[in-house]
Amino acid sequence: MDTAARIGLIERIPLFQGLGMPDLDAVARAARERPVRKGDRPFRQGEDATDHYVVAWGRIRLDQTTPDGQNVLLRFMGAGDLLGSVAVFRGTPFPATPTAIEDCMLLAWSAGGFAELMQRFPAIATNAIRIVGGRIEELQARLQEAATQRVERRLAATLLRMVKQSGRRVEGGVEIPFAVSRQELAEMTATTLFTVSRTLAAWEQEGIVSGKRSSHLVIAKPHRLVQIAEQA
Amino acid sequence: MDTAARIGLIERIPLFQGLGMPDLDAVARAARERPVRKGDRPFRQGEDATDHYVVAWGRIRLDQTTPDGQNVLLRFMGAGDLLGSVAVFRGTPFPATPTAIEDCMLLAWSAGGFAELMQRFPAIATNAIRIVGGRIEELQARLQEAATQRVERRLAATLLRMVKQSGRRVEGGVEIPFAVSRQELAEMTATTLFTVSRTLAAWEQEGIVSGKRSSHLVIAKPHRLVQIAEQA
DNA sequence: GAATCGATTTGCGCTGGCGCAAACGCGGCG
DNA sequence: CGCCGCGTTTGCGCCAGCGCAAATCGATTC
Repeated sequence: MDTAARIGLIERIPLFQGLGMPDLDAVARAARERPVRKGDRPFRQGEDATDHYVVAWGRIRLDQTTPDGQNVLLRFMGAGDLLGSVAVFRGTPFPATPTAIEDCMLLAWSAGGFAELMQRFPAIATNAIRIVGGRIEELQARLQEAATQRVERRLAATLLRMVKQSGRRVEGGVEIPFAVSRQELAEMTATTLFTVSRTLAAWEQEGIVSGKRSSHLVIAKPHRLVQIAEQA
Repeated sequence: MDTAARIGLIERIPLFQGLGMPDLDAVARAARERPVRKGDRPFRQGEDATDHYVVAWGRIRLDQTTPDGQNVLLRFMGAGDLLGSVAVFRGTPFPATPTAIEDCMLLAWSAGGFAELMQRFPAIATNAIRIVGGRIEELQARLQEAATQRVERRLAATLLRMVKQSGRRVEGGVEIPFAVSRQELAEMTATTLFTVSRTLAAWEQEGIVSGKRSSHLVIAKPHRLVQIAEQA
């Protein structure tokens, strides 16, 4: 990937919004490329956080594992998403493990190099806060759901969130453009794969969603999901 | 409160860590004072976020309410804590409502004024990211707990978190230096006040905690709580 | 100190959804 | 084509913890 290509990627990344051309060039030159094969993990929960990453292309899932082996799927990430920065800023170990679910390209900046860039281009800092703030709101929403709502509503909310973040219009509805297993949905919804399976089966009956097995989920009636997610 | 007094407060606030004396002075001059009576709410969930706040002294609880009236107690805040900034940066409405549980003093900066300060003193931006990052990690931990652990462990974790954030050594253990009702603990732990009551009763039997009614909770055996919180 | 009011405790019944086991596809591979 | 393996579905039993009601308890007020 040459610098021009990098700039093409970087200028669309929210973190670098508002930077002018020469600035983007500087950012691009400071970046390191880090390809990640499907299934690989660029780093692991608990390791020292030395680099900031941004997903250039491909998809990644982000998991947090409890000491006793339980797993929480924090989020799926795609092009433009920020990875690991919070830990770098705080000087704490990575709190979660990213796994590539497709072949990916990450851009990486060393802690020091990135600090320099932020120094030069303050917009990066405010962008970072905005992005991180978005995560907070999402986490608060999920915590609220997990705390106060039953599984059906939570699952609806989870699907809607995925649609909002990565959904793609297709004939017959909106598609989640990558394979998601029941187990993964369970880990995102704070429930078990059994319950997810049962709930989705019921929704398929009603024609709300479709797409069996490892194919991509299609939400045929998003409005019904919204209804379920919001029902008192 | 004169400028000198403000500086005294401000220099101990994590958000302004690393600023020199003249910088602190500028920050202090830009601040507005906003006293809040016990029980009052400086703003409400859903309102437009126009100002950044920092708690100068006093304690505040931060709640998020669902459309259907359910409540999640996000956190207690004390001197030095940042309030509302995430929403200001993102240009979104406040996602939660703060309520003073003691008489409080807040310092406020308008969005514009604060942006200017950040421009002049980039350390503020990195501090903000660090702070907000800390919230993320706490929220992720709580989400994980709510998703994977049963009530007893969650409650133990909640108490330990409160101890870490505000605990005070006293004879016979560590004290949480403000009144917390069972209802509030329930809202922090994603359960009901009934279950909290039962669990705490059992712990009092074992001498792990003490302090009935509206008196302050004292954790006599924090190590036992840690044990419960970590038990597989 | 009697009355009041809110917080807490406790008993009891009930159920959402978890856990396990077994059956069941679907896709891949030899 | 038939076998294998994994993700999924489904049936069934069970219990943690919720919901409600009633009894208590403490603190506060007058």
